[in-house]
Amino acid sequence: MLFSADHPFEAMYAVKSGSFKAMVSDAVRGERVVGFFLAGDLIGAEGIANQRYSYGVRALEQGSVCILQMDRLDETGRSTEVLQRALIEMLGHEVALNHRVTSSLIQQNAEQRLAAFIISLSGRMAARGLASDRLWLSMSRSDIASYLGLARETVSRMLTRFQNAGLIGLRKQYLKVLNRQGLERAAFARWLPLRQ
Amino acid sequence: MLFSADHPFEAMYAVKSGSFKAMVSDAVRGERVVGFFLAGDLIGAEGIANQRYSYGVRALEQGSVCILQMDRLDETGRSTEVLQRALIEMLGHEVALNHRVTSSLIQQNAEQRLAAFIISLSGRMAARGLASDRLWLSMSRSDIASYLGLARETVSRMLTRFQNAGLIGLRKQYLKVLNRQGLERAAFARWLPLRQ
DNA sequence: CGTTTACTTGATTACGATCAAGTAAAGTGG
DNA sequence: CCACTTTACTTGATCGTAATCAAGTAAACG
Repeated sequence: MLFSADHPFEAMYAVKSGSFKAMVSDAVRGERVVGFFLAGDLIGAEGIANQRYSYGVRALEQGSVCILQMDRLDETGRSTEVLQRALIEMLGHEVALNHRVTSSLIQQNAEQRLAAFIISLSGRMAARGLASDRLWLSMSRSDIASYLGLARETVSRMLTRFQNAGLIGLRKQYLKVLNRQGLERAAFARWLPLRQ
Repeated sequence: MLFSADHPFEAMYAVKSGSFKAMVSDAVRGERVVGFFLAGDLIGAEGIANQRYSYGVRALEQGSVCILQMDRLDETGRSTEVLQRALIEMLGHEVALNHRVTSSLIQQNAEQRLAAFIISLSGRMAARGLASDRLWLSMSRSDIASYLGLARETVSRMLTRFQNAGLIGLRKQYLKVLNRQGLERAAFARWLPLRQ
């Protein structure tokens, strides 16, 4: 656990290796996964606003992070001006991205959500210059389900459906993208018309 | 229309009166509402990141805004340092809020979503020192449906259900909160157990 | 007064949650 | 090493919620 929700904001974390999940929790609905972090991601930046982390973060596997202690940032020799600018950009991107992701997730069916999830993971790998068609799903099916707002059984079913359709190959945590275009069609269009 | 999605970022807008809706659109799913702005809200801040607006904004009624022309902000006499800090806080709040909203919306059923929506609207009025139990729904049922990821018929049905349950009174656009606690229960708990 | 637009209400159906059972791998202890 | 448990996942059956299709109402508009 890097930190838990509502704890005082002390540092941001840059992921060097491994992966992490972000969770919020409330009494009624329990814990829900709200995001995943991969190597290269910055964790906890939005905590700067109210000086508290808005979610908890847990490692999904062995990993390492670079701790950016906030009260020591001036020792880096860079002006806070530059840092602030960078932070504003980052947060702005995050907000813009969130709007699209949210409005998509909420309107999509299970198949589309999962397809989009795989594509997004793949894209994030590609953005890091890593192989984008061989993914290691470090998160559990339950984590994915929670993130996408589905039942874990539905995630299983959709994954096997994608396999049977030849879109992906899957052995436990190891996922191979076999037909990217097919996945994209599954994510953005309705595969089968709902009614004739 | 204040501005449309993807247009170059020129200014932020502070809402003085009236209300506005934010929309994204793509070829596949068409236009979707991603948020509403009320008096006091700041519109377009996240555009600063990639110098483009991430959504389009349209007025829902007669309204007025204060245009914050970005290239003229230094003329205000305040240091950009102060402005940047404020912006970081705002964006941080936005991100933190979004995470909660998203993960809630995605896990909630229609009843819970709509109840939460009404409560949230009411809370935003209260935060501005306005009457929080008499709301003017300046957005159409379709807008609400789009925002909540529901069909407009479902929004209608849930609203009448809330009326019949005595939680709200409703005449066209005018909504009165009659039983706040009941609404909150509807939003956060499951009203009726799904199965015995 | 007819047309358009926004909304409501009803009937049917599809999707995905839930319940349930089963498989497989990893860990535990004798 | 073999039972035994635990955990994670898969697969199947059933059912509830909300989407879709359809028709109707009511206000606004020209």
